[in-house]
Amino acid sequence: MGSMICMNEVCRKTTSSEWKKGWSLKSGGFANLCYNCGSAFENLSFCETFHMGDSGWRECKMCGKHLHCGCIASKYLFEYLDFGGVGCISCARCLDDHSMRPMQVPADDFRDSAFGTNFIQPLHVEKGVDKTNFDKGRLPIVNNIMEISEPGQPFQSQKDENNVSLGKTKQEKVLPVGDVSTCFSNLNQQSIASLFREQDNSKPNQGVKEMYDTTNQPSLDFSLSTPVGCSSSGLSFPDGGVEGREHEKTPFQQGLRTRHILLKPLKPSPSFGSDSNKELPSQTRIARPPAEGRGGRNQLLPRYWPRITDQELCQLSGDLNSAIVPLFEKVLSASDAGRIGRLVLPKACAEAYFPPINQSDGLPIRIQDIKGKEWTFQFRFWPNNNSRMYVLEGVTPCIQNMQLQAGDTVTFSRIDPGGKLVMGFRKATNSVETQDPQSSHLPDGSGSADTSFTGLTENLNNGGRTSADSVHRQVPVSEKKKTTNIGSKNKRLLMHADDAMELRITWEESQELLRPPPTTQPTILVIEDCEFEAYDEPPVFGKQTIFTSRPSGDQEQWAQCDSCSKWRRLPMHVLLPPKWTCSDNIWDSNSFLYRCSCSAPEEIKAKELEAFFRVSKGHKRQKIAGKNEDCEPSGLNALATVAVLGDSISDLGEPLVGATTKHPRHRPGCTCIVCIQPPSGKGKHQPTCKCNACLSAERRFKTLMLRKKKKQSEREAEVAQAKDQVPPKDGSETDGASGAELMMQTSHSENERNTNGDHMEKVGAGKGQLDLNCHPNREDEMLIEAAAGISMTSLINAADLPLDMYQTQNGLATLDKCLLSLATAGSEGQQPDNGCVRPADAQVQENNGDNG
DNA sequence: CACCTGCATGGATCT
DNA sequence: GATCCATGCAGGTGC
Repeated sequence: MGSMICMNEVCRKTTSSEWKKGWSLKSGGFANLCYNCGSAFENLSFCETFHMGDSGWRECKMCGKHLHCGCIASKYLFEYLDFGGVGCISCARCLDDHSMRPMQVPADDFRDSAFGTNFIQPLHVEKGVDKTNFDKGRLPIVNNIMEISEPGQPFQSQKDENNVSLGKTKQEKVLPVGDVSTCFSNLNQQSIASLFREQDNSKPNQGVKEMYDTTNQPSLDFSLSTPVGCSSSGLSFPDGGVEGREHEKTPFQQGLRTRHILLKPLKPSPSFGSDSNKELPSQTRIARPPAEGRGGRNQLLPRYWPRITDQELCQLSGDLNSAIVPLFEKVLSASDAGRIGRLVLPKACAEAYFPPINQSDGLPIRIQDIKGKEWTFQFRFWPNNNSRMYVLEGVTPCIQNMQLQAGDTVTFSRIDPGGKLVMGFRKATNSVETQDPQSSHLPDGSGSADTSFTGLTENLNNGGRTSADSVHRQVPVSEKKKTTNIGSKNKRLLMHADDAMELRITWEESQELLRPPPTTQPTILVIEDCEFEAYDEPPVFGKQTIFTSRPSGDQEQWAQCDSCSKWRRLPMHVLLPPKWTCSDNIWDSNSFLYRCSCSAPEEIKAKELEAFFRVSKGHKRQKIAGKNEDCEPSGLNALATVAVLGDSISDLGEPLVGATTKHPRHRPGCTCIVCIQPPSGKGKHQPTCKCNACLSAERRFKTLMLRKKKKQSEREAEVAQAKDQVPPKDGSETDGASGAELMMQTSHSENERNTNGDHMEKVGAGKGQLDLNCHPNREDEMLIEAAAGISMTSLINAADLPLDMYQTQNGLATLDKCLLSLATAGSEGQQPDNGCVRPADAQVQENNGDNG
């Protein structure tokens, strides 16, 4: 750059490192701008516009140079200019900044800005800018956008409106910030981060705030109506200082503003062409009756800021010479994507970008999708709380055609010229998408960005037409998924059923990580000879470990070092904190192998590890596939199964996985409330203790016993009936179970379904889940029912086998004991001494065996 | 009985 | 506190 000097006569800084590329209003092109005041340096090198060169790279229309603007993150960010060509998005948009920027801003506004330390010059371009000072080519467009009915006063209408509205409410402020998210979606994280760093680390949103603050200026009247696509016009202000202000504010604004969103309702202009007039009513939005909205408040919430990339724009327009004006976007709710076919439009967006309607019936609106297909929707509203609720009706075919579902995003844009509304979409990057605007539309781009469109650039550069097909290629066509809500509190947290299942599994897995709170001593309860530890504080998460079982029967626990990723053997009883490294391996510190150090070799072979993981993965997959039918019991179900099956449970699990020391009958990974407890200490409650824990345990135990007794007697009666092949008698016991059903009722669960039909549905929903908040009185029912349902398959199979063979196959060493105990305890309604509960099928088997 | 329509409700969010 | 908006629901309509 050498010895250039700032053109701002007040600044006159010379160039050193304090310059940047940007749009120079004075020169009408890209320029080297003073970082001090933002004015252009003399000796400018102009590159007015860029177009797609033969090489696929952007070339300056004038000089043929490849576009490589010096501004941040501009290299790959271009936008199509209204008159054709491509402009640096980061630089060209500052033209909009110029037009949007208030002409008079206190210097205080920028004191915190990284570039505002020297900003001292209030500029004095009043809102009543003489239109003759504007570029001739631009003025007609401005006039079009402004009040047509007042051709002699192109800014009057808008000004009046703003004046009125500003007097009414601050909400009338029109915020040209919709571009932020748009731009940010184009930026990589690093660029964004750097931008914010440059601006103000302590106030990452300062720029936004400034924009909010500064946009409440009368001088915005004109600028806000600046039509899109005019950014590259040769707009020049008489005062060269204007541009200085523009670029001086922050690089954030300079680089990130965009013209993409119009936050002011635009009048349909002649420039939109006849098509526009056909589709849109001739009424001017500006002239919309106040009763339609709230005094013209059209400020869009960030969640509706369009985040359309230039690639999308290209895709939507399909024509480099047509400008796409992203209007807004919306994440589809379940209602929107549902069969009802009503897409709720954000009020501000509807009033800003859709034709005004005064009748509730609304108007038919034709919207083109990205495939070029035209859809007709009914744009209407409902009165709602002294306001309106705008909807697009009849969107179901379109939604289905686009294969959209709740969580996906639809974008509304307008093609200029023509004014045709275009409806694009963006599939959710993952299946879970909340409507939390803060998360999905973070200005730092951390939200779900337009990843569905990644790769479109490649198509562009390859000369390929980026069509909807390309979108679909990148977004696997997902099957119609039923959306479910997680949590009863927030129904807006939508997720698909599959994801809910995944979450459930993840939840189960998370149970494995639960550790008792380290700071509190548990209260020991003894239920059926099993010790339970009750904690007053919630559990904490610990590090996940895997359990293995050697052929010799030895069980081992393994944990992976967070530092070296090597697996270390641990004692079975060890519970690790969330972070664990070899150095924490105090149990192996005395070993000559020094496995308390990351330098020590791994003790377990990779193949063994793979085997362990395969088993684990397969187990997980099985759980997902089997869902609630044939899956292994977990959580309270596991506890129930254990209670019913006793030792046999260990034989139903994977052979490689041994038992934990936390609970002798449970497998590693068991997430039941018993297994997440550490080896218990001592200290039982007094028999007379009436604390909540004891009362709960007592109540649980009583209910358990009552139900056992009842079911046992029912089972015996039914088995007797089945044996005699007598149709079931009417009565409440069988609750209308058919004879065929009774023949099949060799399982406890089936019987349970009949006796507790309606209840089973509810329980089924919670099967496999550990709900620590469930009602105790319901919990014990779930225990029985869940256990019966889960073990049904295996037990039905077992029922076909002779008892001794069943025992042999399953290694039920204690079954004899169980049966023996139940033989006596069952008649007395007592719990067997050994805590082993006879499974229903075992009894059936017993009977069958007797019959045999 | 299923579906549609219009409105009401209440949680979420904004001012 | 105001407002938005997702969604539920009652009443209407048609099969």
